[in-house]
Amino acid sequence: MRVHPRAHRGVRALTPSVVLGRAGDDIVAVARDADAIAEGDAERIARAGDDAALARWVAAREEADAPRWVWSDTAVWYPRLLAEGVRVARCDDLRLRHRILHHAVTPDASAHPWDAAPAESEVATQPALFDVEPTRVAGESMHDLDATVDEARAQQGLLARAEDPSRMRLLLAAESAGALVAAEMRAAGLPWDVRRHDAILTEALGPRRGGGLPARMEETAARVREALGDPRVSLDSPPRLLRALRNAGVHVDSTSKWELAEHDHPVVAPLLEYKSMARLLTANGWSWLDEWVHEGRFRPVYVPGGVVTGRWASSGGGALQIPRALRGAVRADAGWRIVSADVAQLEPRVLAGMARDERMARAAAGADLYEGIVASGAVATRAEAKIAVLGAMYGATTGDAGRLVPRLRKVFPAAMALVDAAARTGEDGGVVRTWLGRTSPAPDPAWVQQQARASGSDASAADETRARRAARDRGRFTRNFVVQGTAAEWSLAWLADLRLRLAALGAVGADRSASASGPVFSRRPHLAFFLHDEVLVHAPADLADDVAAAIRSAADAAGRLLFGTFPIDFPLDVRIDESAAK
DNA sequence: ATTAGAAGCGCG
DNA sequence: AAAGCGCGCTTCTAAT
Repeated sequence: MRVHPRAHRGVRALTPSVVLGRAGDDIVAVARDADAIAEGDAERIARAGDDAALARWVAAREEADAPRWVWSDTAVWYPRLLAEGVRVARCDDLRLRHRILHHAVTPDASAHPWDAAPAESEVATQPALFDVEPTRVAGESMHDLDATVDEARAQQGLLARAEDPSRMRLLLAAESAGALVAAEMRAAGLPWDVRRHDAILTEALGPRRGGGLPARMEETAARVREALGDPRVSLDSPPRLLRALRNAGVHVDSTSKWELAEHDHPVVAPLLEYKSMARLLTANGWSWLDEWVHEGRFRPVYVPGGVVTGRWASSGGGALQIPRALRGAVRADAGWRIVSADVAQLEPRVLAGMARDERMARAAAGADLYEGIVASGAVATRAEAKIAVLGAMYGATTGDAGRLVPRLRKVFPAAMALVDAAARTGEDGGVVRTWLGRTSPAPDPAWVQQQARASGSDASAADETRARRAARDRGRFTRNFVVQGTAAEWSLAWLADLRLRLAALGAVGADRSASASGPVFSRRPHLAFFLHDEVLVHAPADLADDVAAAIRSAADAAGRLLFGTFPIDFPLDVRIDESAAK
């Protein structure tokens, strides 16, 4: 038994559950203990649509015994509570749990109503959902109490059939906690300084002008056209730009920046500059600012579990792709601080933990795993170590990485055996699992058919080549899946633990209800941003040190939760500042 | 006229 | 250098 047992021992037995659901025009609740779901005693809470009444009832119950709230979809239920100033400690998000459980226990399962796409519903269908008027929108019945109770019961059965139910329980709890965090972060928002963003844009692109491009960008475009000897060519159309480049004697096969950078021609420098400006303007320019930042807050839609590996995705606002240059626009409110933290080399550390690779864990025992690998003698430089490690986890076969990975195989055989085995399983059409049991998707039927055709007696050489390439592609995916997915689990555990620690720090100071962070978070430290291996917490200045300590404690707890006493460090770079700029 | 896909680039 | 994984978004282009 490798999973540290303390994390959940006793908790579920002691924490009561309350199932929320809709019944006709009402929102109703039914109590549920750990092993049985009470029937026939549903309590009416509020008319559907009466969020204030719903929130009052939930708040009272939360105050009384802080039950685990069991509901269909956090993205549908929780924003309404947060808007009314009510936060909950724990929930079971049945939609997210369903996806994990079904794929884990019956990987080939066909579509099921609970496999519904993640709730864009938060914005799109939510008003309809709790309207008093009955709606006939497909899939909404999943929010009914009956359906919710049925699903909760079915999930108990699936959980019992999981390969390792205790680990699976941890994963499900972490996934649900992540859903709470996502809703809370959207409610609170990321403090964003519009004037600073504007200054960054003006600095990079030149002053904004009424009709056309910003001034400096226009000048740069003119220099590009000058160097191309083509005064009218569109720089934003790759095919036309490619033709112009070739006419000017730059023999490239694409207009991508890495290919351009290989050529020594007067057009290269201004063109690369133009591309970077164009990117900034179109992706995060003034119109992005107008659309996504209101009252000093950036509120992206996070999509927990949106990536097959368990990473979060985002929808709208490009939350997960904010360029580094703009991080200076993340700005704490007056009297507050941004506490930022990121994990150094999370994925290889997680790999060392999964594989119980003690030599790799030793190499990871400083702040910099790559230097540790150099010290192990596997490679000569830090740069080589990085290339080798990334190559090992991504399945590189050529170039420097292809050359360096075999050296890692000699020095860290256990870690390499784990990813190599995952790759073989994928190539053979199998599914792989993360440390806590998230299962990779089964190969799609076309892939299976392609492999079968290639091994038939009438297969052509081309069939075989194509099939082999597809098999290797899938092997690289499953190789990376176990590592990326387990890293996502570590991060979820970190977030979940941190969230509760921050709540325990409590509200501070005078009433700051004027804050744009909303009724729940205007007076207390709160998670404001999360990106795979990095968090930003917005905290009152006098709590910033406590928050930094909480972030570190939560990382330690996450490491123990996944890997128990195995000696693998997860060192953090923690900063307390008025902005998130590095 | 709308839409699906590719190119390109930002993030981890 | 951009090789090897996972994403989202904008723009342009080709297909419907």
